[in-house]
Amino acid sequence: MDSDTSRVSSRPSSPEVHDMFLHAMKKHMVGFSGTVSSTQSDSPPEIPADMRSLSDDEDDITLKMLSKKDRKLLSENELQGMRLKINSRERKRMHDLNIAMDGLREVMPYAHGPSVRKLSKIATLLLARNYILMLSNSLEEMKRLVSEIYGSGHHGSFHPSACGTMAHTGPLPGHPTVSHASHPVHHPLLPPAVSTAASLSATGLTSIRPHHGLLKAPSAGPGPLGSSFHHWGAGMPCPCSMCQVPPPHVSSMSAVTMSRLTSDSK
DNA sequence: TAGGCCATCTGGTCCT
DNA sequence: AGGACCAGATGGCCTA
Repeated sequence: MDSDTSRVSSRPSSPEVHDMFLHAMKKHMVGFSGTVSSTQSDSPPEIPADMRSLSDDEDDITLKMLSKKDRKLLSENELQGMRLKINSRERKRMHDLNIAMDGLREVMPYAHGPSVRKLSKIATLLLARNYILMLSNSLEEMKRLVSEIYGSGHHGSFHPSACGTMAHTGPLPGHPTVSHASHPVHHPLLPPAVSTAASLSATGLTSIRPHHGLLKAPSAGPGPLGSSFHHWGAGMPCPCSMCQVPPPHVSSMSAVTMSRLTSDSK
C-alpha cells in the first residue's frame, strides 16, 4: 500500500476502532478543548491522566449516555457517531489518494532503490507532469522523424530539431557527461523548455525542497535536480529519445537503424 | 531547533 | 440526507 511503510506504520492508520470509546469520552470531558488534535485522539496511550481516570469508569459513561434526563447528551452522541463516520470516510478517501499517489510514484522514472527516499506528493505531481510533457515531446519528435524519413525520403538530418526546444542543457544525473558532450541531453522530468535555474523556479520545481536528499549516495550530479533526482542510476532506461537512438555522429540513417529506433522507443 | 512532510480532524460546500 | 471533495488547523516525525 504505502511505500513508506516505515513512516506510515508509525502512525495509526485506522484508529476508528479504539477511537469510538475515546471520542465518546472526550466529548463528555468537562473543559476538554474543542480543538482535538488528530494525533491525540488517535493515540490511546496519550490520554491525559485526568482523562484516564474517567476512562476507568466505563459504567459511568454508559450511564451518562443512557440517561434520559440528558437527552442532549444522546444527540451529542449521535453527532459524535456521525463525526466518526465522516472522519473514517475522509481517512479512507485520503488513503485511496495515497494509494493512487504510490501508483504514480511506481511508474515514475526515479530510482526505486532502498537508498532512495520516497518522492513527496508535490514532487511526484510535478515530476509526473514534466515526465508526461517529455513523453509527449518525444512522441511528437518521433512522429515528425518518421514522416520526414518515410515521407520525403530525406535522410540527411537525423538529429531532431525538436531537441532545440527540449533544452538539452546540463549533464543528466547519472548520465556520463562525456557520452552526451556532443549531444546535450534534455532532462525528461523537466519541462521541455525549462532547464535553467531561472525557468525551473518559474515552474516551481526549485521551490521543492530536495526532499532530505532523495539520494543518500553523495555522488549526485550537478544538474538542477542532480542532488535530488537520480533517475537513471538504478538501471532505468533513459526515456529520452536521443538516448534510445544511435548517436548523432551516425549521419545517415539506414532502414535497420530506423527499425531499431522505432522498436526501442516503444 | 527549524522547516518540510504528513495524517488526521473538522467544518463548509456542492452534488446526487 | 448522505456522500464526496476541499481547505484550514493541528500536532507528530524526520532531517539538515
